[in-house]
Amino acid sequence: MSEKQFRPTEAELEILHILWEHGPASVRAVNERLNERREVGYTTTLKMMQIMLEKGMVERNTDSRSHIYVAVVRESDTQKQLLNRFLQSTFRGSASQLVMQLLGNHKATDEELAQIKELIRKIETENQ
Amino acid sequence: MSEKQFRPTEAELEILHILWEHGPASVRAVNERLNERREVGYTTTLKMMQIMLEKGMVERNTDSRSHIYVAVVRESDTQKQLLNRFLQSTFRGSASQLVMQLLGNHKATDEELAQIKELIRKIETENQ
DNA sequence: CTTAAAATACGAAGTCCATCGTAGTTATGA
DNA sequence: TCATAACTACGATGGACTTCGTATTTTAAG
Repeated sequence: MSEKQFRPTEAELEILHILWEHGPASVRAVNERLNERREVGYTTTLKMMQIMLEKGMVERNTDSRSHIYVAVVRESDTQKQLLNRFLQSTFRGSASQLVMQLLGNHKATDEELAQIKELIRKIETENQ
Repeated sequence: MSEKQFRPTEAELEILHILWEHGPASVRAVNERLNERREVGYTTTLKMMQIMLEKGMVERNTDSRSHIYVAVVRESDTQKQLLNRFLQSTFRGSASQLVMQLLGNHKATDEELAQIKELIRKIETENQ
């Protein structure tokens, strides 16, 4: 299980990122975080989170007057889901082409490069 | 110049991939290619390509009755554009996290891994 | 020349997304 | 207690995307 087809939109992703990072939060709290990045009306955020509730991406606790929302989907699962799709549609499934494009454009710091090298080393030894 | 903000949709990308791979082509030809993957009506493909023309993603030669379309945007530019956005929205800009997710899920063949290693080596020597 | 096939042009519908306004409800503090 | 602030519910709108049907034009064959 857990192989559901969650496909959060960009606006939904923004909210999920906040919930993933800060844990359960009220609409007010999420809206304030959002507004650090861009202007969004309170009821817009509210509506978004209600829709996400319908879609099953989040759950909420309604004990107190201001409901507390929590992410149901996991960050890594969501990223995996979206990445697979992106890989297909934009790079026709070629992972190396994607990485080339990514690394070829100075998108990674030295530290990140080191991390990636380490990961490749692990995969290779693992494959022996 | 050439730093325009092209953001092809998934359907548009499918068509671009065909044009990139096979070069200039008629609507009929593109539609046939598309139908190898999924069922699409001819006029749907036609309309899509006309919209892409408006958006400036493609140009066409109308000398002959069946117009010949050609991609204007470059594959690598488009991929770069989409990748940057995807990296931001899904991985909050962390390139290494993206690569981890990608490689951590057996999405790369041994050959691809080798290519990536080689690329990293080049970047590193380049940075000396 | 006439007709049928093939192509283009274009409007329109349906869906999804993001946004917001308004109405109604609940708590609180003066 | 009662006015006000804070919150939820929900409808509606506008735009982008995708799809397709219909009308029109062009070509080619007989």
